Amino acid sequence: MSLQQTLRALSDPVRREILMLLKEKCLSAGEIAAHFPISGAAVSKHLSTLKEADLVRDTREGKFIYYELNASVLEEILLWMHDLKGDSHEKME
Amino acid sequence: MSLQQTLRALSDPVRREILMLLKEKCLSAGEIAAHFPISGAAVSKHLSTLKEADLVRDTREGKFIYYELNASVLEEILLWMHDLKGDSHEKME
DNA sequence: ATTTTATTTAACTTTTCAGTTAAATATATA
DNA sequence: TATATATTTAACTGAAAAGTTAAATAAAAT
Repeated sequence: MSLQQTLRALSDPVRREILMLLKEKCLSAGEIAAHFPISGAAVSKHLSTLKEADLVRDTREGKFIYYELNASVLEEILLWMHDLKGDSHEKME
Repeated sequence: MSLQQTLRALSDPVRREILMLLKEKCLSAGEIAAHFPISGAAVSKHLSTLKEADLVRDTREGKFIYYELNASVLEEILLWMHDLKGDSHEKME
């Protein structure tokens, strides 16, 4: 899952909002879709974009598919930003 | 300069590469353009996108326009990512 | 003043992307 | 087994984005 995929996934406001929804607890595709004024199919596509970027994981539970946040991928962005700023790998400041 | 603008600006590989070029020192539009296989006009548009996101600043010097990195905007992304991870404003770890 | 050099802006084309509706898939339930 | 529910996939549409070439702007040099 490349930096490219991650940043592209984050560049859409709906996808960012989805991640924020998942911050607290896992939600089914339907529950997520209910938060947006767009079709379920559109939300499903956003979810698959997030999944390809490994920003979310999904697990089927009967009829439902639950999505959970995987924030660990953000580390890659952090590293890239640090690199841009010129610091090598500092932990402090 | 919104988070939206910043993330959209960063979602393009050419624009990220431009920022990396500016990491060391300021460069003129022409010097930047020379690094890419696309037209100068295309690079110029990328530069204006970066400028609108306040990720770079430009200053004219005679015939040349020099671009410099402004990494401070990245702080906003950092805050957003921290928010997503659930921590409020921690400085350590 | 004219020409050359650096850069941007305009007009246009092509590709990418977010949305739509309808059909397909998967599971649960009557 | 048939039907209802949850979700995704397919086919398509419209808008945004990234590229092109050509014209415009700005400063420097002849």
